[in-house]
Amino acid sequence: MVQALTIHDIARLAGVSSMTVSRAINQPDRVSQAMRERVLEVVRHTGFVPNATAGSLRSARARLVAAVLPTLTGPVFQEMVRALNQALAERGYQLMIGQGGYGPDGEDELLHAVLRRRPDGIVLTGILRSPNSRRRLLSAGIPVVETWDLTASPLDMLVGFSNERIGEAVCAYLHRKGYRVPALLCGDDERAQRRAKGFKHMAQLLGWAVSAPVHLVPAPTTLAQGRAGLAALLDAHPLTDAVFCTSDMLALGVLIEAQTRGLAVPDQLAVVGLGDLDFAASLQPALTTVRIDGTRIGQTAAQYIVDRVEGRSVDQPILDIGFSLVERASA
Amino acid sequence: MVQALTIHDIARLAGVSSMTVSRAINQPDRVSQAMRERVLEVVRHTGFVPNATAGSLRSARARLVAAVLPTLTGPVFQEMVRALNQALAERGYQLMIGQGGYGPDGEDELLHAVLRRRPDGIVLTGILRSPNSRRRLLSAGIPVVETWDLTASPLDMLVGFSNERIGEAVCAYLHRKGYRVPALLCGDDERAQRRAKGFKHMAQLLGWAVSAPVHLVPAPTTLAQGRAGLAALLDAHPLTDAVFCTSDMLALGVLIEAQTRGLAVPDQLAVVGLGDLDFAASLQPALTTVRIDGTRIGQTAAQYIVDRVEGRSVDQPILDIGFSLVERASA
DNA sequence: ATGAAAGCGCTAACAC
DNA sequence: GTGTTAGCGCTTTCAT
Repeated sequence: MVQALTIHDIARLAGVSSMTVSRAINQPDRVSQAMRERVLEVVRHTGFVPNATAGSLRSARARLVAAVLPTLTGPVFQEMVRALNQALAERGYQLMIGQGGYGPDGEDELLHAVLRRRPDGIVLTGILRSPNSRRRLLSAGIPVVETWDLTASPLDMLVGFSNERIGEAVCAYLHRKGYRVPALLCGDDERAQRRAKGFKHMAQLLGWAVSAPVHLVPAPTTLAQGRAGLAALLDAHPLTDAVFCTSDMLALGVLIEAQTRGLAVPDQLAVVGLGDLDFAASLQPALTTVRIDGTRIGQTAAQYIVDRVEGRSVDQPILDIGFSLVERASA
Repeated sequence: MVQALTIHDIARLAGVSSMTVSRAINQPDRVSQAMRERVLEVVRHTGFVPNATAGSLRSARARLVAAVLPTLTGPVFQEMVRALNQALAERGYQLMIGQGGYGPDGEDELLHAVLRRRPDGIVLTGILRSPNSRRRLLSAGIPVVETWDLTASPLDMLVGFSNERIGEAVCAYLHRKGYRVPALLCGDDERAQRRAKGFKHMAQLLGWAVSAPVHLVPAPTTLAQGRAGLAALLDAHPLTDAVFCTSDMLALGVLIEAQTRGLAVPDQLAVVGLGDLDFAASLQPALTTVRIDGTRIGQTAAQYIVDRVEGRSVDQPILDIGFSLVERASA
């Protein structure tokens, strides 16, 4: 490249005005067929790529949606991100991922960096604790979708599920299966702890004798933490017969540690994970886990944002997509 | 928000010209201290976020670098992406991830979508086969870094390693350890197959009796494919005593399948992975694998691009960062 | 050290 | 259906 082509160059080469070039590219229906063909031929021949920066500035529409993920992106959100990306691409929008890496004041800085690009909407994933950030996001006046959680008072829209109810469901399941000395292996993020809370609540309702011990590990959770976590739990509570792990990676670690110790799963120890990552079904024993429909979250979030950007109203701005307990061999 | 604030609003509120506001924000040294404080106070108070779209358009510098990843992003590139993101953020650049999701003509469309935003540079990860895309990228005239591979004639700059040599090293290692009936479990992407080629080449040099069978599986590779792959290999070649898997996920599947079949690792079967993902060290037995320094790739790529964008020359535009064979218990 | 003028490349709004 | 004009919000450039 010597100097990037502009729409004016194309216009000159095609012998038309630059407005016609713009229309031929962006609103082909509003141009006669002959014109369209002539212009697009020049575009193809020159390899012209329109400058979206300029277009965005003028039209105040960036065709860009930002997703803000927790500092360390594990495999957990992958399904959602892929669906989000695809659904947006199909509608002519691009996804921009904001990922931290901004030092100690990360959250505010990250949001600032994202808002500078003037995205048409933002998808949040359990970040944004700081009231400062929330205020700033609100005053940006763009559609926001919060995900992976449920609250009565979202910033704007929400597509999620109840983490408490997940804990309750797993607890009831283990109780029904006859386990009686449960323990929890839990990431230290807010949502994971909400699951633990639900679990304990249900345990009380069911009249479980012991209060389940909770072993907290720093997120993002790893297999190694699962192994060490089970070891620690068994040290302190040797009679433990069931472990609910707030991620499949933790559960895999627990499975491996149990096997190393000669503990039979599920007979001597029940293991339940969360996420239903692609390896869960193929483990030995296959992992019983909680499935979250990340694809649906991503698609719905995309839909909500695009609808709002394009002036359609969103029927159900707070959507609980639930979850499902996938019963396999480990519990 | 009613209407987003502009630099002019801030200028009016601070009683200065908009140029002074711009300087106070972007080149604080070029403004007197009193001025700077006055302006930044207004900025803070109003929550003003500058419009990077406008700035990019005028200055022809987006402070944006794009990374183009294969359609399905596994955990493999995570380390690199994180390092890239962080290194860019520290230098005041933002990372934008391009991810496919654009239908059958994905590659060209993805590149087009990325180039429309006029990024200052592009980091490629083993995508971009189409000559069309390569031509278009070249004519965009921006710095490009290819990664995760080695070639004598890169598009522009390159930070990678030799996939052939990885195959050779693993083969030699297994030979030294006394294994004699090797097999390969290999993703169907180009780079994985390059590793297989290196492996077979070394096997020949070492005078290995059998030519190692290769079982190909579609990328991105999964644990389930590892299990099924080992089953298939053992069916066809019951005497197999060593498997080189071109990803740690495949290796994990092989480990699980071996254990299910009562095959002792490493005594009856050696297993080698690739990637050294965070779970590799904690498996039972711990996984022998090939480590690639994703952090270094990401940091170097960021450095190269920023250096070029800011007019500094890059000393060693083709950099082989090598790899290391991490010897653990599985082989 | 600060300000005024001009313009980046595109599209909204309006003419014809 | 096509063209003209103006301006999005910022920064470059030049003047003071």
